[in-house]
Amino acid sequence: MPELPEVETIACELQKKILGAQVSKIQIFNDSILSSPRAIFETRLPGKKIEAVSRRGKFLRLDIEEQSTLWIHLGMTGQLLWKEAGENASLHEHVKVEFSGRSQALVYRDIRKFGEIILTNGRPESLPGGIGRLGPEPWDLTEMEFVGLFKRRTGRIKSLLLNQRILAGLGNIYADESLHRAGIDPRRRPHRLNRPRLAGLQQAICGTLREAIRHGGSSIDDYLHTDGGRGEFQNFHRVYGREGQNCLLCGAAIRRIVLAGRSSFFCPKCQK
DNA sequence: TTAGCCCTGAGA
DNA sequence: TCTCAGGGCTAA
Repeated sequence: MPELPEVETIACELQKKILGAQVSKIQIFNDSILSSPRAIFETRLPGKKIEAVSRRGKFLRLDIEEQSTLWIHLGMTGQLLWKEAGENASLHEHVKVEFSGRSQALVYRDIRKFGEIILTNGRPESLPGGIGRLGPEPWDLTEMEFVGLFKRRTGRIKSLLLNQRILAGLGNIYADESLHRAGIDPRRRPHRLNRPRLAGLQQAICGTLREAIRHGGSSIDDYLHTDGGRGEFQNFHRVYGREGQNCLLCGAAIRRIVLAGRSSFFCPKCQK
């Protein structure tokens, strides 16, 4: 499931491949993942160059010539893959973008169709809420700002970390991994945590995300690099998906509970 | 704050 | 055949 490190990895790969490339053709096989009518994509993209590739939270951002921006959210199972342009679309492939002078096309594939492809016109007020209301990236905050973001919140820390309006980029895996590294129980309420512990959480989040990016993200079920390769960070997970196994720090059995409708994995001994 | 919805495949 | 996984949103 693509969270910040997975999207960052894809953005880096795409930067090498399509920066400056000109879209020659877009084929849409399934409208349901588009934010606006397909005709808008079909008329506004062909002939335009990709001017920048970046990431914001879990969104991939492609800046297109003449002030359009294409935002891609991979949802749970979204993939961006390179395929030969002439190849027929196979199951779950919803969009194919071809580029001038390139034999390979960029294909958006998404089994569960939780992802979304959004085209905006570059004006900030045109951003849909999901993007416009994103919170800051974890490393763009000073320690004081990070602490200020959480110190008055009374909800459970795990649920708050998943809220993209507070902090952008964390999903279920990296929220659990960061809380373990910070030694904080996912059920804790941040207004009862002192400043050093909250500051430690920011360090843990940034450290976890950077380490995951170095390993090309986590491939659990469906996440793949654009060349089809897998990320490696799943081999370094300390708690996620490890219910009943020993904590790598203290040996206690990892527990699984449900918070905000999501599985939460934690070590009952290391995380207080 | 929680349950439900969207969706599909995997596993029981 | 049923249940579960979950990102982001909505409704109660």
